[in-house]
Amino acid sequence: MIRIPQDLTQRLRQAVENAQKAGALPTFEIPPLKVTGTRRPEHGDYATPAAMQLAKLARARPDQIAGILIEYFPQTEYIGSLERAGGFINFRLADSWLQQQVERILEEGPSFARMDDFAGKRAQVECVSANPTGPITVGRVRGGVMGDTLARLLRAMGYDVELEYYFNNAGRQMRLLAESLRARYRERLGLPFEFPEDGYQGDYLYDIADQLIAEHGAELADEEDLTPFKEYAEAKIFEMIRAALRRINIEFDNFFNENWLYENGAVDRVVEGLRERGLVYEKDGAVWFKTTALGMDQDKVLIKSTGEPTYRTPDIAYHINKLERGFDLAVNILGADHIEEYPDVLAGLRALGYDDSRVKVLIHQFVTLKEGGETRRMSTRKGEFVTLDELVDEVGADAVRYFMLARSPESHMVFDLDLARKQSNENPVYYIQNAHVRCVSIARVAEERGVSMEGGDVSLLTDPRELALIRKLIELPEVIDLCVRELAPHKIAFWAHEELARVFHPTYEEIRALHSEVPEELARARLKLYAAARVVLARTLDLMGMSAPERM
RNA sequence: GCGCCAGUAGCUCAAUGGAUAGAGCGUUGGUCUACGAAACCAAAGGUUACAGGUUCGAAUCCUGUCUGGCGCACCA
Repeated sequence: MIRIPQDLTQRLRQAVENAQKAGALPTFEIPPLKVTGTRRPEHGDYATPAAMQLAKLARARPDQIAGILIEYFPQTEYIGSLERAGGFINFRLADSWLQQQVERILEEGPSFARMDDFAGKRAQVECVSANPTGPITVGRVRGGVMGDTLARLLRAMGYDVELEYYFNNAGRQMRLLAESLRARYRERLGLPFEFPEDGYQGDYLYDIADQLIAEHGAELADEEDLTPFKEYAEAKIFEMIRAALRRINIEFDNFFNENWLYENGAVDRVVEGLRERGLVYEKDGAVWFKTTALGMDQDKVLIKSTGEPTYRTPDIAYHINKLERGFDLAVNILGADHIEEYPDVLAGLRALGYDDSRVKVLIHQFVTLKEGGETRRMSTRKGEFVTLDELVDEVGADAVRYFMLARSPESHMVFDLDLARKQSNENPVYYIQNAHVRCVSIARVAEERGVSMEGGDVSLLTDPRELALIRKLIELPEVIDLCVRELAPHKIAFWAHEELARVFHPTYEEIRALHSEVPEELARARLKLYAAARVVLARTLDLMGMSAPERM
């Protein structure tokens, strides 16, 4: 499937070269040129300000250059017209080509907008990566939705993608969790208990304690070893997390335990590797990474004076592991609170001779919950959170996915719970899904009335509204490309709502297919159009991990 | 104090340095005896936080100021 802006950009460049060869333009190095969609129909479908960009280099007036570029532009079937508008060049798609795309979408079906740019390449997306100390917070959910959607978009571009969850089940936090569970266990058994200071206060530990009692009775009541509590809590909490994520269609391919990096010596090798390169020194009993030698503000600690590594040492080892597993692209989705850590990781990778350009980091800002006009702080420790399960119960899985996705990562997102509750009837989610429902519905009614789209002649689709809908349908490959190129999965959510569904509904409302005044020939052609729209809507919803309902 | 991110319509948010800054929600007023009205049409609503600067052109880039979020550990 052709991506028009990319193709036009190439042709534009060709036009400049052609004009230069012919002597119509002076010779100069051609800067990157830009072709964009337009905001107004009178500006055509695509436009370029290239002539203005080139005015200085070519030492000529923009409108003259525009004329020259048009003259030397390599024509192609999809371009209906190209015209000069001051310094702009406006492109308009050919009606006949657009009509033909309806057939094409129907032929491609569910594999429409499946591209092979990165066929044979492997990508990994790491997200969520919360330690198993409690239900995941809404911030992690945001990262998970972004990651899973990005994974789907990468697959559409041909990547073989793995979704990975990185976790740490050792250390102080897990010990605290185990102590908290032991306290709840004893509490439920009616025994004296000591709840640890800074322990995990959430109700979920009561549930887990109850399950523990159901399985083991009181046999662990005097257990000194924390291990059984830790293992039990970890297993149950992971179960909770996975089940909750599954409800919003997020299924991880791999869970990676940080501990393995210690067991196989990868963490030690990071320190040794850096030491061999003279980037390590000891001070105050700690081992330091001389990041100032790599252009950073201050040196960082690799191993604390207690002998335990800091988080950044295994993090470097983990990223090396990703690269050694052969991923061509490894995207890490992180909350803003981790913003300081990845420069260290990348510096470590570079210092050890790895190609850090394969590692990309996508940072998202926090999610604030608002309820009753008040913002709520999330804290796993204090047990103050709205769980993903609760969120799904309140607004539905599709709405959770959509809302978490439909904001640019750097925006500080406010999730208004009151609004979300109310919103079940006036939600953008339904606007998109209803478009799909309408396509299914018309096909059903057509069948009931014995009208088939077979043999429909798409060249009858000449109404501007019909053509406008086709224009939107064929944008999907461009949108996917854009999302992947910019690592901006939220853009497909905007497009689905504000472009695709927004153009669909008025068209559907006004362009009737099964009406007594519509000749059957035209009806068949329109049924094809709506069948194609269904294909694109279903594909778009699938890319966002949302359902494509057949009835509302 | 330092760093990162943000500040756009009443609210939640868009907008690749390009043409007249757009949606949704909310508000107001209209549309179904035709494929599901969870829809459609229309109206009102803006000094893009503020002040300078760069540019043919700035919400976008630069400088400064203000406000908010997050960091600034031998926590992860």
